Amino acid sequence: MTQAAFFVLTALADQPRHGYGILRETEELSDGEVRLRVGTLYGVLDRLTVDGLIALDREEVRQGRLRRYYRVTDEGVDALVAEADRMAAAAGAARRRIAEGRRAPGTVTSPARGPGLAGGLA
Amino acid sequence: MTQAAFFVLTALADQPRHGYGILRETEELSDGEVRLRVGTLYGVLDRLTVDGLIALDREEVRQGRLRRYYRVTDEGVDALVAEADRMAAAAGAARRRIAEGRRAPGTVTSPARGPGLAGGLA
DNA sequence: GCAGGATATATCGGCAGCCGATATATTCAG
DNA sequence: CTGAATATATCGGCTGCCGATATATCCTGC
Repeated sequence: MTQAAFFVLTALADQPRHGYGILRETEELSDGEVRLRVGTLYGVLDRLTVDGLIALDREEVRQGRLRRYYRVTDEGVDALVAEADRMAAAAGAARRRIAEGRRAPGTVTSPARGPGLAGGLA
Repeated sequence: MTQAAFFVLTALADQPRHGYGILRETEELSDGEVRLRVGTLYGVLDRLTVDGLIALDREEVRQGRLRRYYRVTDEGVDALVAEADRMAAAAGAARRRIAEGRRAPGTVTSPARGPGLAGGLA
């Protein structure tokens, strides 16, 4: 799963939203760090729909503008959970390896015991 | 950062390795889930080198075969830490939102806006 | 001796997918 | 009336992953 698809699924995880709302919600929930582009969104929406991970929920007309709401399917929730698990596992593995590398920088590994700071695992 | 670049950095985080070793190490540390492709590796290695996140460590000839070892730079470690943080935060955000969606499935969400998820990405 | 697999490097073309630019249309603020 | 926000959608370009391919050595099995 691509990062863009992951964030779209995350934005839809709690409730149905329309395209533009997904854009704003993604930026908000990531505290401004992640900004989905308009040019990216509709391609992702199409692909996720074809894959059955999201579905068209309803269409509304608010103040003369069309809003097309999407929702995650059960399959989409499963896929998002699995992806979140993979990401958390990968992040944890990276952190552990960094800790291992810092234990003996530029030297052959030694049994030198650290100051009990090891953990740090998410 | 792409996923492939992330895994290459992770594989190099504890000690210098050569290309083929990175391939095997990535598969091993991910418990067989992630398998970097040969065709992907050298492009990633070139890009990471240009970006200054890894550097050529040394070259060895073992049993008639050349081994080109790479190591992460300080900048590469920083980038990997930052990426691991982003991934862990994104995974956490996804899990929280899934929990919120399941709290009231198929129902209109409560107006409770606010610090609930303000934590967002770390 | 030789075929096949593991080790080890590298390149290339095809294809998927992200992004910036662009288009269209309405509402509201200045 | 101009610009920004809201809201949809498309398209060309570029980046980057992947499968296939090439080259070369060593070891195992037959």
